[in-house]
Amino acid sequence: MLDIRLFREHPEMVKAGFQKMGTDPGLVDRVRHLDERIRTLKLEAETRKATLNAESKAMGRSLSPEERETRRAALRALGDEISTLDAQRAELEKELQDILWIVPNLPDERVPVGQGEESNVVVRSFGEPRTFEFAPRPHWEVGERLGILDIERGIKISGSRFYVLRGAGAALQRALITFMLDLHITQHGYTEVYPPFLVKEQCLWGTGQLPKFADNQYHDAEEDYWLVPTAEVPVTNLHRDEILDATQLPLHYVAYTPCFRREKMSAGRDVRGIKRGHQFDKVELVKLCTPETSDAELETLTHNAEAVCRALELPYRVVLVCTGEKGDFNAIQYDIEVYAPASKGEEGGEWLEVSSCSNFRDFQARRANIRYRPAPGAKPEFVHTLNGSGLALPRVMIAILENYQNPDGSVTIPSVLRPYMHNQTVITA
RNA sequence: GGAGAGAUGGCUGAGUGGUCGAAAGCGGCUGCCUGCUAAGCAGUUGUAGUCCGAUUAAGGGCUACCCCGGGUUCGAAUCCCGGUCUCUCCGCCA
Repeated sequence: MLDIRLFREHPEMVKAGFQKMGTDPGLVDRVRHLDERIRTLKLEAETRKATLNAESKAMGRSLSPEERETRRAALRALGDEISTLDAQRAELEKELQDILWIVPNLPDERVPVGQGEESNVVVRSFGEPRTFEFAPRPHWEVGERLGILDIERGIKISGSRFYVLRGAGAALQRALITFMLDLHITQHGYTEVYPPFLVKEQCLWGTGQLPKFADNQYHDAEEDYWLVPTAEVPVTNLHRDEILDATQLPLHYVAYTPCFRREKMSAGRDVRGIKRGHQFDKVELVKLCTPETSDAELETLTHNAEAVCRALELPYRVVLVCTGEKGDFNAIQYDIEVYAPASKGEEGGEWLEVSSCSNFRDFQARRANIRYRPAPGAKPEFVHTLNGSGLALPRVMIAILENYQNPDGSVTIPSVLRPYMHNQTVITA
């Protein structure tokens, strides 16, 4: 959520930001008009309330009974007037709030402006896509041949976009999760968090999934629980409605959770293999910090996520995502993409997004009401929030199965994972 | 699932229709005292919005907030209705 004061004081700046994000700049004028009307109505009501309160108080003292009766009628009329004004205001406030909930964040100046992928900027890369002396197989073939990935049975028991890992496949994923957690905890100084996977609706408003992306969320109507679409939701909301002490910041959290997404928007896309499922695992990095440090925190967060790719020796690149492709609510977003040489089957390889590292500045903090006190006694300010995957499991699995495959169909286990897999070095059928 | 209790300021805890934004204590802050610390004494101490003030001061006025949302009333922390959450006991259960 943007500060309403930005609309009042810097409308042109907000319009320019909306323009870049493909949002109707006319909304700015609409917001300003609503805001002004609301303020006027509020002032009018408050003036009347002041009178009503004073008169009511006087009534408690003066005891002349018949005068009471006449005054009562007058005050009742005044009360009705106030109710009318308040009702009008409530209606406009709702309209205003509905707009503020969905309006995008203002993009950082560094974010390239553009519609699609071609406007993204590769800021750095690591490793070279491997050259194969044989035709690399896509991961679903590699996995099925080794008996570690069972897509057919996933579909049987749960439907499309579900799969089963077995044996070394399940072990490999578990090893990755533990390895990533250990790396971020011991090397990068994050605190491990194990949050609930079911949350209240309010949490999804706090981080921005609601109301705009309600379509993508799983929801248990009976108990009114929502399945987390990412650990970002429960972990960022840990400090909802809190005022943190400046000395507590920055907070660096790492959490492993499954993620649940309905993927209605991408119906029919990426249905092959395990690239996009309704349920997937993820290790997520979340930071809360002061405004002064959030830019630097994004850089380290991104590097921390990249460190996983480096350790696994997977070729990757870091992309500064353009206005048209980035999330609406962050100010700036880096994607980390690993190369999967056979992920598109006959068509060859592709860069797979394994992490989006974003700085939301105070946008989520304002929604979730997460503040901090810059100094003892000072007024609370909103914190800045950041997050990024470190990393998403299925796509890392894809990259490993495809990059580490051998001509005989076996898959070499990346050396950093071997201690987590009883020193196994290769997965064979 | 059954039965009951409760939700008040940073904390503990009074308050059952008017002068209650809210007693008291604790904590915090300021001053005095003290070689320092503690103790003691005095004062002070919620948040947000808005208006006045010199456009971002001191200061002052007003409005809202005693879990949330409605209602009754001239007037609600207090009465009524709905909801949420917490706790206790019983049952069931990984």
